[in-house]
Amino acid sequence: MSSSSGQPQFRYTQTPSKVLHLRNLPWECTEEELVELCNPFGKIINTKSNVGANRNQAFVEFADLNQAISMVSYYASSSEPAQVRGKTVYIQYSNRQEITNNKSSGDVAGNVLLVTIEGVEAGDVSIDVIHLVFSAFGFVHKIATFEKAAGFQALIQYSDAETASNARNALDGRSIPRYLLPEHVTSCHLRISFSAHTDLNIKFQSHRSRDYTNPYLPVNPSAIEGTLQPTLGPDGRKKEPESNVLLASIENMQYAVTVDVLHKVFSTFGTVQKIAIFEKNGGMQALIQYPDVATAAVAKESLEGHCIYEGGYCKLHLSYSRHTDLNVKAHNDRSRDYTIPDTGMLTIPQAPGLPTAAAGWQANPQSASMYAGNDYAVGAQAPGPNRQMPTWDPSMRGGAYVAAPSTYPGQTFAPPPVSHYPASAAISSAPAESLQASQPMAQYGMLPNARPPTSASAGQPLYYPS
DNA sequence: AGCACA
Repeated sequence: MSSSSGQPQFRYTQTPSKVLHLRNLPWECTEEELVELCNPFGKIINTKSNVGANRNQAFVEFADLNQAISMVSYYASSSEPAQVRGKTVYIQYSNRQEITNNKSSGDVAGNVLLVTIEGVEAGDVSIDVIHLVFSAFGFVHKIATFEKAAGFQALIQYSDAETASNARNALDGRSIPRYLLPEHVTSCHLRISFSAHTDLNIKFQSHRSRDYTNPYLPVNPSAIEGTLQPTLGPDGRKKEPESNVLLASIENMQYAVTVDVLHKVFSTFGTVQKIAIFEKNGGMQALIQYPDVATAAVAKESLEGHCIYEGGYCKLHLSYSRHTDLNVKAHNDRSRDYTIPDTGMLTIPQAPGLPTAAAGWQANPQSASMYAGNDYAVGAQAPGPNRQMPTWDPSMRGGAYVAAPSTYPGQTFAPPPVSHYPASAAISSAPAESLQASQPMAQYGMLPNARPPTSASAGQPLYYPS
């Protein structure tokens, strides 16, 4: 289908299209009002409303081009302008030939809604209010709320997509009733799409998340106080619950950090199941999923504050995510699912049967070393001078990492030559000398044996986190 | 009041 001829129109009249662009619509103009306005001129086969930053534009697609022409012509010569609720509406041909609905992402109906609540702080709308509003359409199974750049958001889980669709159709673009909100809240518009989730993983009852199907779920004391995704301060100690999924914020990103680079870095501590990269507040963050909490804990302790590339570049800040099982595309530039067979080179033996979420919350140190061993057996077999297969003993992280993290040389990696992409970057297990190593795969292992600081500064200075 | 979606 030819949809967009992206060329600008050097004409006095636009090219006719059976799609009309309507602007200056009243706020929250409904599809019904659009139909009411346009129906006299022909059959409407599609609409798209609440378009634009102000949500006051819309597109209407007629079945036939002549119907669109008749509407434009009519109002071009009419003494009465087109109006919706008394507001003059400006109509012209769209520069596209058909309405493209975004059926690929947030419009594929599912049983979980992603709700963005605009214009409010997280504290303004309680989870009970959200529950009340969305319960009008059916039993709400679970709610998870969180804050991100888009604003205050909530995931609402219903039992089925039909119920979710009903709620979405009724509430998208509308507002939570004023009397349910604090006085100072002036506007509170809901923007609703479908989430790709089907079953939320609620770990605790808290002011941020609820599982209404499981009243015996424990109340999480630490979740009641806290902010969700902590940006770790210098002394950063948050009482966040442990998780098998790490949230990595990457600071000072002078070099591109790819999924592959992250996989190499984090695979040092065990099998990496999934990775997702995303933007947050202009910075880059990533979620790294391990099979269990113990492995994640080792990785977190080991890597926190350290840099992927030497010179203070791509400094990692790690915290525990609230996720336990990431929902990611199997293979693209932003995410990877290594548990899917035939993806990449890793064959993950435990993938099919392992209940990751459940296992994730039963820290099992032995499983950590078991998976780590598997991972190394598969992924780090390249022979090399320093090939010591680390057998992870969780007890050793106390001595090796916590006591002297800044002297741990293995955690600073060589920056890639400017002409090379970091995918081929050396991830050095030894400091300066081996930065130019010609066999990147041989550097897979970041050896847990901390060297004395003196030997670490042979050639280039290592970056020591403050 | 001036063109979405990925």
